Amino acid sequence: MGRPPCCEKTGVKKGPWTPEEDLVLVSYVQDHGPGNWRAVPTNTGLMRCSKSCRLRWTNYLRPGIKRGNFSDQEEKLIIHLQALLGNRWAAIASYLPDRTDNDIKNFWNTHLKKKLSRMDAGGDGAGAGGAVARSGRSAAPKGQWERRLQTDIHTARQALREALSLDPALPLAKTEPQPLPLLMPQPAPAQPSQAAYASSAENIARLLEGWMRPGTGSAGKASSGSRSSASAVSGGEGASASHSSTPGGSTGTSKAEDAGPVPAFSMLESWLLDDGMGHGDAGLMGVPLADPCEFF
DNA sequence: AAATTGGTCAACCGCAATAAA
DNA sequence: TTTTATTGCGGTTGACCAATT
Repeated sequence: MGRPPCCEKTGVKKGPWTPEEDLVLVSYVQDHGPGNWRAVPTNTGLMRCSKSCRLRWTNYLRPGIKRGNFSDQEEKLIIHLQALLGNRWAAIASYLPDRTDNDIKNFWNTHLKKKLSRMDAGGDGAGAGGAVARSGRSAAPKGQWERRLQTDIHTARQALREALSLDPALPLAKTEPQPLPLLMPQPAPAQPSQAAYASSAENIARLLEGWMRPGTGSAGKASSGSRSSASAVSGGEGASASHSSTPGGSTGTSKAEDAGPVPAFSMLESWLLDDGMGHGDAGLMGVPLADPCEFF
């Protein structure tokens, strides 16, 4: 049958958002909460498709978003999470509060990929790089599937172990597992260029601060609705958990919304740090791998 | 000073998953 | 159980800006 694209209707505007449109969207979300994006264009008069509205909100207007200037810790974390999870940006973003998956994806594509390939060229791409390179999908003969799985998991495990232990700034993991996001005091990002419009967005975000009831919730308010609650705003700390789904990955994972990023990562860490290494089977049980094939 | 090149990032597109009817 | 509607995700594109020639 084939469902028509959401934006097939005539008169749907595309391209960059104007500050006016942003304001309209923000004030609508302010009144109604995020979610039910379908209704946004009709109720606001915005000539944008619902998808575009949602994207604009989650990637740009949502309060608490940090932009640009990835710290070293963030960088390392992304590299290693990418080695572990593959290109599941939403899952990776769930470990980086205030970062959007789009932002991380862009950062990966523009900076890290090159950086890693440079490292690869200059020698053996230590750890993550290698894992990343290998994580490209290639049709491996069935017989090798298991072996490669174990190899890659081992590599990823080492990579993440390094990431967790290397960084002095990250007091984590060695002793007690903690949710990563809390471990990373984020330096305030200076906005070099692009600041002009970004700052206007920040202003918009500030407008929302009053709306973001501390503690309660936006989460609570957003909880109306079924899946919309997942994307519900969240602002502030909750923000990260909001736009991205579960760390389990975008697809394949049953919506384990109850298990937020934090527990998932704790599980990951305990798996990682578990000394029963090398006995893949047992270890694998706890691995948040939605689909082992993702490692190939 | 103008033209070209390369980098960055916001936004779009298509597909998949899931909920609702 | 099947169909339809909606949302979420990842890949990709294209516009903009800065650096270089």
